[in-house]
Amino acid sequence: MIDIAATIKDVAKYTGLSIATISKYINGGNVLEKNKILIEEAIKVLDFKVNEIARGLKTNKSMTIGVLIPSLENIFITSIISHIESILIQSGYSTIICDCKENRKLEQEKTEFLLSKMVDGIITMPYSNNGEHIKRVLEKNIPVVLLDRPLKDVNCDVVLVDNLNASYNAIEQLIIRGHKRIGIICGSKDVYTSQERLKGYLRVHEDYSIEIDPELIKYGDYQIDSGYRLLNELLDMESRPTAIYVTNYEMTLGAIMAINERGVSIPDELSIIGFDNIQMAKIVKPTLSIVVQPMQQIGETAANIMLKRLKGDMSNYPSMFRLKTEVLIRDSITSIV
Amino acid sequence: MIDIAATIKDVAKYTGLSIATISKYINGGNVLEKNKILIEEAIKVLDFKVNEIARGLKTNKSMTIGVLIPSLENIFITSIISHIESILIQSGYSTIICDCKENRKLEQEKTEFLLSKMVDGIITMPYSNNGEHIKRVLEKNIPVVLLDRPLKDVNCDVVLVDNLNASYNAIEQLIIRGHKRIGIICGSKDVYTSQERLKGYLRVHEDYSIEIDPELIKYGDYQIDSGYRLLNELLDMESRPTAIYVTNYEMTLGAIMAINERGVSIPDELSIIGFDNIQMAKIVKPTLSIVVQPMQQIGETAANIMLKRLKGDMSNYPSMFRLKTEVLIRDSITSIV
DNA sequence: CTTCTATCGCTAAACGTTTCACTCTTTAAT
DNA sequence: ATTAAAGAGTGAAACGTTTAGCGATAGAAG
Repeated sequence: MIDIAATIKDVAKYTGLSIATISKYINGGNVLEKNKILIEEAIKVLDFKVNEIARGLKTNKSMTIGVLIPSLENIFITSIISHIESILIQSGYSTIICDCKENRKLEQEKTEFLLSKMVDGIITMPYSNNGEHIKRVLEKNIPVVLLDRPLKDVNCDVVLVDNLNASYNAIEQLIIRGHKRIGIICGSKDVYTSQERLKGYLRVHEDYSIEIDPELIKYGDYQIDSGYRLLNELLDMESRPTAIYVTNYEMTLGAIMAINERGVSIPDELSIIGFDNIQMAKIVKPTLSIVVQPMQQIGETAANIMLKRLKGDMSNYPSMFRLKTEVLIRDSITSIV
Repeated sequence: MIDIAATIKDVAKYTGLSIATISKYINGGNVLEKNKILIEEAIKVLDFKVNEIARGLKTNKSMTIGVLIPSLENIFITSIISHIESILIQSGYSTIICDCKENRKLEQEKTEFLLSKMVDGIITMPYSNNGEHIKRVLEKNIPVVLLDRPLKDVNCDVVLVDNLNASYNAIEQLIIRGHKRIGIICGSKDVYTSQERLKGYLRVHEDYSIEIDPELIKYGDYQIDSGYRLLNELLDMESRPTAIYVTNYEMTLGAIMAINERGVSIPDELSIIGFDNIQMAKIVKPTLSIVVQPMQQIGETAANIMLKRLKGDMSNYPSMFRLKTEVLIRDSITSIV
């Protein structure tokens, strides 16, 4: 019906009031009751909507948060994003999502892109270990929230899970069932979450005074193939582990693939604990025991701390939220004699 | 180093040229070689970046595309989005992603939200069958590209796959292997892709003059549970099907869960063809035959037609791109005697 | 009847661009 | 030599808001 969007000017004209008064009303200022009614009528009739761009120019806010992640084809990440978006939109913020496709150069470029889009803040799951691109953002006084892992020398809010105790608790479940030779398929040595997950493995062994065979510790790269390959390596050992712990979702997929191919009987021949993704765990037979990360809580926490910073509340800066994981015990592990 | 962002004014001051000249240079106009060098120097020294918001106010463009989808926790969708984003960013567009969480009211609200954010276009995989929210967008002359399914009474570009022939080809593979009683697990009757996939099933039966037992056609809702439940229903029939075709990813998951639980031997007791998600198909033992949709092509096609419309090129409007699927035959189907 | 204090509304400047219309050079064509 | 055309630069208005700062009105207090 209306060709060109109505502006605040049109509302002013319609009501006979000045632009400033309309603006005041829009932004919650006091106007006379009769004018209020008049303005509301005008807004309805003219289908007036605030032009967020013009407002942004004036207020120096874009009401936009950049979300920079290593991959969009990863349910752990997209689930978190979904929850972030739910919270932010309630406060009128939109989220610009940038996927750096696990590429440092792209990560750098997309950071610049987000800056050029004048985002009010950035929530990112860093890919690079080097936080230079983030430092540039912080220098401009744009708040940043880090997801999943901290960054050396970068001082800002972080939301992550207690990876160390996640592993500790998972492995503990195996130990109390009598397992002594437990294999672990880690991610790359230089990835934070991978290091933490290994630490938990080491610590629980120590606490139960179980000797560690370094041969049982395998390093992959968080990709399907390495899960597949390393599970095979572990099973090809002369002295096989009786249980294996796989430390992320993709490698868990690969490990299951290998197990299926070899026809290994779970849990009789081998106990196994995987990571993340509940759907997966349910369809595998027997049902898979897994470490579950609280995606919703991660997303909501990150969004809320960002909103707090955007309001200028810098209390407890920088904060680190270390959320708890859950170990779901199902049929894929058993006690050994 | 620099506190407050440099503006075009600062560049003008630094170079002694006028604002208009700087603007001209930025936008690719001709300036004298010596001025060009001078401006470039100024831009570098002052770390000047165009303020996209101010530019947007003037040009009436936000250089932002809204992407509205039913769920972010769905790899089929996020994979498409990832490819859309890759293309759009190359032309300077950012993508605002809104997830309506399979909720009509939210879909409506988020459409309004995107409009209020002044997006230059919207790419959406509609959830509601009713296209009213989209009509409102088109009325404002904002281009829309529909993903995955058309909308009745909505006249705009659409990118989808040839669901009908996807099913046709999949079922044909079963028929030429001698199957005559083939079960199909469909989505809801009122969902476009579901209808098309069923049509392919019906047509290939007709072409091969195979009678259709209506009992073999089961309607679910594209969720895991219905795949699980309906597969059980099919196997509980007195006269079981010898093959089953499951028409989306989630229901395929559910179906596999049921098969594992019942200990049905694949493909000896039952041949099965699933849908989408290559990863899944590889880890299931035996490897699963699936219909694969070309996610990358879908995303790229959608992004490119959007860019074309944004440039004002309305040739062949509205266009419908019906992309081809692939049937991957693996170990989960066999010939029957 | 002043004076004070709220309350409400208005004028005008500002945000950082783009772009129109114009001037002034320079080069090319006759 | 004259004219035309093209090239380069400029001033100023405009995009749609927000927001100081000021003025007007009116009721309360003295």
